[in-house]
Amino acid sequence: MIENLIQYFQNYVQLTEEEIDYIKQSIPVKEVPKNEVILRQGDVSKEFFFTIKGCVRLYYIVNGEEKTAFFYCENEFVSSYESFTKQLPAKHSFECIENSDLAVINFETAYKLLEKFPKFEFLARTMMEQELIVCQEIIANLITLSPEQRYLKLRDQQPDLLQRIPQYHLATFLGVRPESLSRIRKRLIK
Amino acid sequence: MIENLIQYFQNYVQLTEEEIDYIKQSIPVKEVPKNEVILRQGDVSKEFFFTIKGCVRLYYIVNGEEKTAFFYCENEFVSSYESFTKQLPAKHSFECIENSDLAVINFETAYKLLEKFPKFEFLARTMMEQELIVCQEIIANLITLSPEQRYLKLRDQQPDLLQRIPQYHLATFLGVRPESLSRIRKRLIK
DNA sequence: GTACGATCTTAACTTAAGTCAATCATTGGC
DNA sequence: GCCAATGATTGACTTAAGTTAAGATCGTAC
Repeated sequence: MIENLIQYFQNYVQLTEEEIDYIKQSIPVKEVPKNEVILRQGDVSKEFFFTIKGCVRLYYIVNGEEKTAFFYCENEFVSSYESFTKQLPAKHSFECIENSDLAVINFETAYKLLEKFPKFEFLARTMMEQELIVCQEIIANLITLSPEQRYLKLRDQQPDLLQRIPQYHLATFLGVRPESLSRIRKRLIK
Repeated sequence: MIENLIQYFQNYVQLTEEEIDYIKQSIPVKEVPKNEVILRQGDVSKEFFFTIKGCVRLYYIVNGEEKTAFFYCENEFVSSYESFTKQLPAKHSFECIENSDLAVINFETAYKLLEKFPKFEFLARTMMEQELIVCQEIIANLITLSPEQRYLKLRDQQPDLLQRIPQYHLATFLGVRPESLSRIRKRLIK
């Protein structure tokens, strides 16, 4: 299980036996059931995650409504960077929307890794670069596309998500309510 | 002028004389006139910038229309991370919307700094953390607020931008056309 | 001061999403 | 198999932004 994470790291740098051992003993893998919230908006993030199996949803709660910003599937880091790095209350929540296996990297482990093995400074930067690119992609999508165009793009580029994720979550991800997504789909059938 | 950048770095780490000298001789400051495009969508980013004076606009061109994602004012890094780090065509453009003084960090300089002074690895990560937080803030704004609410928030939190930036740019930043921003403002007067 | 261009506002009309409520479909538990 | 709960669709109506086009306002060069 944790091998996925090690493999992921090895895509960027060669790890020594010592480093691999350290990862294996300091980063546990947790089974998280569907619908469990792993970070609640307003709480301080004490850990971040790497998805080995399953799917995590990032969402904001606004006036009692949930608005989805992103879905993280296999082999992605799930982290509330601001909350984690500055130990401030998180502005969003994370919820597993499938039964998931997550590697859990807590605050102490993260900083010990950075301290003990300077190589992780590079990995941390690379992770963050990836995340930044994802964020910029989300922004570009929100700014340049209509909800209908966002749906078409998602259908093109990640058709698996359309199968995997209930429509009411997809709707808020596309920036509309479920009724509107239903209408968009109807419009497109013609 | 370049002192602004050095000062900015010193907020995070102590720099040696050698490092400061190196920065001074390898990072030039360029005067850029209003309306000049410093990175064109589709080109590969060869450099990134630090704003010493002025204002840079990040925008996408969609069907001939410009959609603004962000304004960078004094003491902020302006970078197309994906294009710069992966040397891919940029998905957006940068334009100075005021006469600006920009520190210019080119590809070679950036990597030489990282190589020569490991400390910059930490600075690069910190810069990226900042940028990531900015991105997440933009996403949160786009997802959780209506155009009218975004206008109110901007008026509250950065009233200077409302003075500094022409309304037709503010409009696309808020996600509406200029006519709609005009109507929003009218609605709010009552 | 005038004239021009750029910016901002206004109006009439269109389009699409939000809202509310009812109904239909699917699924899991028993 | 049946029921309840959850999720998806549909309809009628409201609301706000887009579109197009016409004017008002402002600033600047001459």
